[in-house]
Formats: sequence, structure tokens, C-alpha cells
Amino acid sequence: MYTVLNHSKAYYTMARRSEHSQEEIKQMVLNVAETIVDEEGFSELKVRKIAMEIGYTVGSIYMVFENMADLIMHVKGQTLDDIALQLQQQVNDGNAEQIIQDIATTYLSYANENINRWRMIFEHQLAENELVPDWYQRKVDTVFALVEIQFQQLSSKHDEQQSKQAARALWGGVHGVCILSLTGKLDLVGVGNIEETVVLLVENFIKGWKAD
Amino acid sequence: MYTVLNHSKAYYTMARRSEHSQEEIKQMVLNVAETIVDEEGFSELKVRKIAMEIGYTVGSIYMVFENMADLIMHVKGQTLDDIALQLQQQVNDGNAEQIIQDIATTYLSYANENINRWRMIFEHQLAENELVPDWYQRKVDTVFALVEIQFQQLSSKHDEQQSKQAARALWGGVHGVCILSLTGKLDLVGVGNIEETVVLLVENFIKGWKAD
DNA sequence: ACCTGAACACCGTTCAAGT
DNA sequence: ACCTGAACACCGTTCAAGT
Repeated sequence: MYTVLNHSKAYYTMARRSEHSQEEIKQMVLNVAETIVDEEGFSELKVRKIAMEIGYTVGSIYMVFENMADLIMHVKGQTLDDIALQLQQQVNDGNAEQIIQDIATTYLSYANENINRWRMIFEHQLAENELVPDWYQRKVDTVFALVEIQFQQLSSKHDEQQSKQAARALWGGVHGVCILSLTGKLDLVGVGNIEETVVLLVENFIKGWKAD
Repeated sequence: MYTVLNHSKAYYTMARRSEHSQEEIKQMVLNVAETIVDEEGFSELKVRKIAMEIGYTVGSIYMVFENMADLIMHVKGQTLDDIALQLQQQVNDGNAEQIIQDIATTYLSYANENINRWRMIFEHQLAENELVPDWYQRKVDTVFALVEIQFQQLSSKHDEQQSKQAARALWGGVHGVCILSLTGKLDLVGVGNIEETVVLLVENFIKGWKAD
């Protein structure tokens, strides 16, 4: 069998890709993944779709991410960073109660405007055996810390421990109203809009918290 | 070609199944589906597994349910009924504030003890085009109504509209603390247990609500 | 070393064929 | 009429083979 493999360096004829570094490919993947989630929803996020969109094949995705779960966690991480950034901008040297209100309504706005990416954070559940990576948990903590700091400046009657618990109670609460509203489980038609409800929750909780 | 198909009534040799009515099969499916979710989690719920477990084949599932999404909605419906039943038992002729506290902690207990079935309600998201069936929405409303009724008896300073909004704000809040805690997003270690946090939220919100 | 793409196991869903 | 089970389209994942 005689074949035409007589060129000394085969890779001259068809260049190995190498047009992008691993890091570049990783970023391309994360970018198109985010776009797919935003435009089509989390359930439409597929390896083959991502691969096609970045101009590589499925195998390449597995060069830069362990698997789909790993990829998803990184998309979620990007969203958490984004949320932290938005909330941070509400923090100024004004009074704590107003800042907490601003953080809460900003969170609601973010969820509302980036509904698919925000829902993805809570809809996706990692497998039974897997545990949340450290770098991801740290991002979660960063978001919570923003509210905790404000709570500690709110009342001198409570110690740090109690402030922390109150912050988490209220923050869980705000999140709950957002999730029930935005996923249609809390029908707020006729009972004021969602923002009003969030404000009501924050206002009354803080009023109760500061009272005797 | 001569074959041995010379018995007049073939279905005598292998009886058509018909051991169960459609309604019985439907119940069998829902029962094993619930068990699978409880024991292995929502992500392990598969048609083939259900079929094997009830002693029929995949095709039979599609005789009694439109598709997997329909089946899932019915499992979720069962859970909502179950939750409503549990919460209903907390309602007595005592004072409204205590009843709301009892409802909240009972909800937390239920979520904690039936974690997989409870998480399924919120993790599962129906497709973009699909909308929540009427019979399902009614079950959701039944659960909310329990809290709303208590809120209307709590304060004479607010009208029905305001009470409704307050009930939904707090209920969203309680749910939020539950979901963030039970899915590990709210690290409550060192800040008291979850129940304490739920009680704190309810207590302070109601205190603020009843104040001027 | 980087990347491909066929192959695999495993999904939900359908439907012609059996009794 | 009830039920089967092969077939299909579509997933995520792997890995021998190409350059």
C-alpha cells in the first residue's frame, strides 16, 4: 500500500489548532455558556452547543473542565461575583438600615434582570457525593458578609453572634420572597409588587429587631 | 411456512395483563416514584426505574401519564397535599402569633425530614412554554392560605390586602431560610441552629408588624 | 501536545406488533 | 384494549487516532 504521506512534517499541512491558550478557551466556554443560559435557560446548556459556539469539538471542553458539573459551578461562580459587585455598590457611609434596604432591592433587581442565571444558582444541585468546592463557598460567604457587616452597625443591644444570625435570617427571607415571586409560586398580583413586599419584610424585621 | 399458531384464542395462553386498572397503575407509579425520590433523590427518578419497580414496561407509564413532566407534577402535588395536612394540624383556637410560629417550625421540620421530596418541589422547573396546571396552583394556594388567615387575625390596624402581603412576605422569608439552610448555602454552624433562626425571623417580623 | 470525532452508556419518548 | 420492547433522538463522557 502506497500512500501520499511523504511530507516530512505533517503538521505543516494542517496546523494544530493552538490558536487559543487553555485559559483563553476556558474563558470562551464560560462566556458562551453564560449567554446560552441567559438567552435559552439553564436546561438548554449542553456541551455540544457550547463546543459548536466556540468553534471547537466536545473533547476540547474536557481539556479545560473536569466535566459538565465543574463547568456549571464556574458559571455559577461568575454570577456570584457579579452579584457581590452589584451589592457592594450599595454600601456607603449612610445609615445601616437604608443600606440593607438598598442591598435587598438591588438583589431583587439583579434576580429579576438576570433571571435565568440567577435561577441556575439554585436549580442546579450537585450530586449526592460531590461537595461544594472551597473557592465557590468563599464566593457565597462574600455575598452574605455584606449584609452581616451592616447588621452589626444596626444595634448595640446585640452581640456579634446575634447580629450574624439576624443578618442570615433576614437575608434568607429576602431570598425566599425573591425565589417564590420570580418562579411564580408567590402570586403577588393584587397584593402590591414584589419590591414592595421585600421592603415590607426588611422594614418590619428591622423594626422588631431594634425594639426591646 | 407452517407455524404452530393453531390455537384459536391466543390470549388464553398468555393472558393480557389487566391485573390492575389504569387508576391502580397510576397510584403504583406515584408511590414508587415518591420512594425513589426519598431514597435516592430527584435526579435518580427515571421512567425505566419506575417501570421495573412496578413490574410493567416503559410504555405503560405513558398510558397513565402524558410524559415525565406530568408524572413529576403529580409527585410534587402529593407532597404539597402532605405539607398542607401537616401545617393544618398546627391550627387551633390559640393566639395567631403562636400558630404562625408553629406553622413555620412545622414547615421546617417537614422540609428537614423529607428533604428530597421537598427540594424536588423547587428544583424541578417546567419548560419555558409549559404553564403550571390549575389543579397544582390550587394546592400551592391552599398552603399559603393557612398563613394568610392567621395574619388577618393578628392585627386590626391593617386591612385584608396588607395582611395578605405581610403573610406572603413572611412566608417567603421562612421558606428562604429553610432553603438556604437545608441546601447548605446558609452556614448556620456557630450562629445557632436553623429552627432558632426561623423563630427569630418570625418573631421580629411580627413584632415590627404589630408596632406603630 | 493539542484536538478530533466516533463510540459508548444512558436518558425520555414513540409506536408497530403481539396477545 | 392493554401492554410490550425495539427503535429513535439526544444527552454527557471517553479515548484511540490524527496532525
